[in-house]
Amino acid sequence: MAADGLDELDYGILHLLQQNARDQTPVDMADNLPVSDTTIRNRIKNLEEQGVIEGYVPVINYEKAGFPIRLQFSCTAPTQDRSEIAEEVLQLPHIVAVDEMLSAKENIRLLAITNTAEEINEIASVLDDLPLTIERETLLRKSHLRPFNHFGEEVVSSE
Amino acid sequence: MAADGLDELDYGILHLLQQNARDQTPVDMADNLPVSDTTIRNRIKNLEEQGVIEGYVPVINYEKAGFPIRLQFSCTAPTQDRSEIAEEVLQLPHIVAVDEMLSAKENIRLLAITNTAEEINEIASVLDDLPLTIERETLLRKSHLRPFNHFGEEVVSSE
DNA sequence: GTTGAAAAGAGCATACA
DNA sequence: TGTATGCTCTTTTCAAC
Repeated sequence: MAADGLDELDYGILHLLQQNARDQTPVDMADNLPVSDTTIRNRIKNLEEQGVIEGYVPVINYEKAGFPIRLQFSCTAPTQDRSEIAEEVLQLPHIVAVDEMLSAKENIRLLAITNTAEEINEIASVLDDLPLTIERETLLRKSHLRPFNHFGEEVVSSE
Repeated sequence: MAADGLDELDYGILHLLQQNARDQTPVDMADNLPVSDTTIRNRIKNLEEQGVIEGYVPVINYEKAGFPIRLQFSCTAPTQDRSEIAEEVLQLPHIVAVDEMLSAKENIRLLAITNTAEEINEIASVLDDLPLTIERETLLRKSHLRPFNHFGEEVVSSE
């Protein structure tokens, strides 16, 4: 219940979940961690309740899912409205991720996915209706993820 | 087995997995989709084998996990070595994500997480050892995710 | 491609040490 | 935190539509 301070075991659990968060049960994880499955269950529950783990999502290959075009927009919004606008943007079609940045310019970065080049213009035009300025557009080629892999490796046994 | 063409059911499944990829069984999903749990199991297996679903990961709140500083670097690498360098960067400590962009400049964007301001310099210095130029650094304030939520909503019943 | 059923197996919650 | 029990559920397989 302590609000803070994850220990090595917590990091080890996150490390394992990172590799497969769906098909790996506490019993499975207990094979690679020096504690029992009950403890792992308790720890995961705590991590979820503390908000360290916000949820579990599939890693989707948008290309193979039928959306080969991934476009990143760098936008500038008035600083005081940034969060509000970010939330609005997230509700738009084709938008799958929005980052708020702590900078004066280009403080909102968003990722849009489409399957036709025509839709790019539609997206841009919808964005223009919001109080933000599109500074740049860049095509995303490939995305790599390795969240937290460097943490908790010491506790995990067999790899 | 068909290499291409997801249908509404596939999108519906992705949609549900997006909401909770860990604690939702095919039996649970069958409550919200017009097919049996067996079919859902088959579809998920196919999506995994086709590579549409690349894996399952926890959504981690880095701030609450003890890494309040999230720094995004925009870097430029020689175009022909971009992919190779991106892979190398991903192996570095503190780096949790790397994007390859289809642009001449700032074609590699990476996200680093730390808990102390001092480590920022270390990270930058390690990056400088690689054949890339750091163009910009920006602090990340907040990250929003909504992957695929707009697709497959029609098939999902109770929401 | 989808469904339903039966059997086997496994995880989960609980309580207690 | 660990161990043990019983309950519940999913998964698997297979045959049929």
